[in-house]
Amino acid sequence: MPAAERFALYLSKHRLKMTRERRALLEHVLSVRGHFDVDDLLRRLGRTGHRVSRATLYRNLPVLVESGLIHKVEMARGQARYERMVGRHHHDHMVCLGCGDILEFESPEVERIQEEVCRRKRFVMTGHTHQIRGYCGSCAGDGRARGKER
Amino acid sequence: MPAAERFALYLSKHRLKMTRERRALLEHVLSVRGHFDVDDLLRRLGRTGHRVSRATLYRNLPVLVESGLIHKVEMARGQARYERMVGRHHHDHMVCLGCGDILEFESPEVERIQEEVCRRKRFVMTGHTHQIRGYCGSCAGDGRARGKER
DNA sequence: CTCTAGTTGCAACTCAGTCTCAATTATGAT
DNA sequence: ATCATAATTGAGACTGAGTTGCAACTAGAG
Ligand SMILES: [Zn+2]
Ligand SMILES: [Zn+2]
Ligand SMILES: [Zn+2]
Ligand SMILES: [Zn+2]
Repeated sequence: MPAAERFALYLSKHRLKMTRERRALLEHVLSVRGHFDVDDLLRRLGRTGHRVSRATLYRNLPVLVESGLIHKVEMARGQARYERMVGRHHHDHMVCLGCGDILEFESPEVERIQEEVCRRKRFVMTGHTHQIRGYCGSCAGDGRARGKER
Repeated sequence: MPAAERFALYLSKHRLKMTRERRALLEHVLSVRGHFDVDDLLRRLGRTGHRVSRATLYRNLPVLVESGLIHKVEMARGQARYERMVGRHHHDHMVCLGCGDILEFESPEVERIQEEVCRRKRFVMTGHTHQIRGYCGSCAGDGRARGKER
C-alpha cells in the first residue's frame, strides 16, 4: 500500500483529519533520505512555501510515528531525530562523536537475544533503543578519538 | 582499591580538588542502591545537612562518571539517571512504561556482536546504550500494556 | 603562610519540547 | 451545497533539565 494511502487510513481510523499541513509534512518526510530533526524539517518546509508551525510539527511527528511511516531516534541529551521507515526494516545506530555522522547496523542475532531476555524476565517489549557511540573511520584517524564520552 | 581512594587518585591526576562538596557527593553516591536522578541526590544530600547546590551536582556527576565510580543511564526524553558502578560490571536496562521500574540485563553475546559490528565498520566504540522499553510482569497483566510507546 | 588555579552558589540563561486559547477548517450528516 | 461539530492550527507563554557567567571562596603546592 502506498504511504500516502496508509497515512490516510491511519488518520480516518483515529478520527483525525487530513489537513493541508499534514499533507505537506507527509510529502516532505517521505522525500528526505537519511536522518533528520525538527529544525531540518521546518527549514525544508519553509523553503517550499509550506508554512507549518513548529507546534504543529511537534504535534504531528508522533502521528507519523504511530502510523509507522517514520521512526524516532532518540539521541543523547534528548535530541530527537527521525527517519523514514517506508520500505525499510528495523535497524539500530552508531553515532560518531567526531562528525555527528550516523551509521546503521542490524543484527537479527541481537534482536533474537532481546526477545529471549524479555521472555525470561516476563517483560513485554514495546520497543527498544540500541546505540553505539564512538568515532567513525575517518574521525578515528585524526586524534579526535581521544575525546571523552559526552 | 577502595572507591574513595580511586576518586582521590582520579582528582589529583586531573588537577582537581577534593572539596567538601565532592566528598559529600561521593559518600552519598556510594551508599545509594539502585538508579537515582539528580533530584533524588539533591534531596538526599539536603536531608543530611550537606548543602550542595544543583549546579555543583551537575558539574560533578560527570567527574564521577569519568572516574568510573558511577554510570550515566540516559532515559527517554533526556532524563538522566545514574547508578553506582563500584564492584559491578556492565549491564543494560529494561524500563517499564507502566510503573517506571528499571530491570537490568546482561548479555556477553550482545556485547560481542557489538564489537564485531564495530570492527566490520571500522568504528571505534567508546560507549553504548541499549534499552528495552515495555511493561514488566505486574504491569503487563492489567490492561496498561495497551499503552502506546511514549 | 601565601599564592593561585580550581570550585562554589546563585541567578540568569538555553534549548527542546509542551501547552493554552482563540480562530480556522475538515468531515459527516442533513 | 449547507450546517454542525469536533479536530486542528499558529502564536506565544511556559516548562524542566541542564548550562553558564561571575564574584566570592578554598584546597593544596611551595
Ligand atoms: Zn534493534
Ligand atoms: Zn537509521
Ligand atoms: Zn551493553
Ligand atoms: Zn543498572
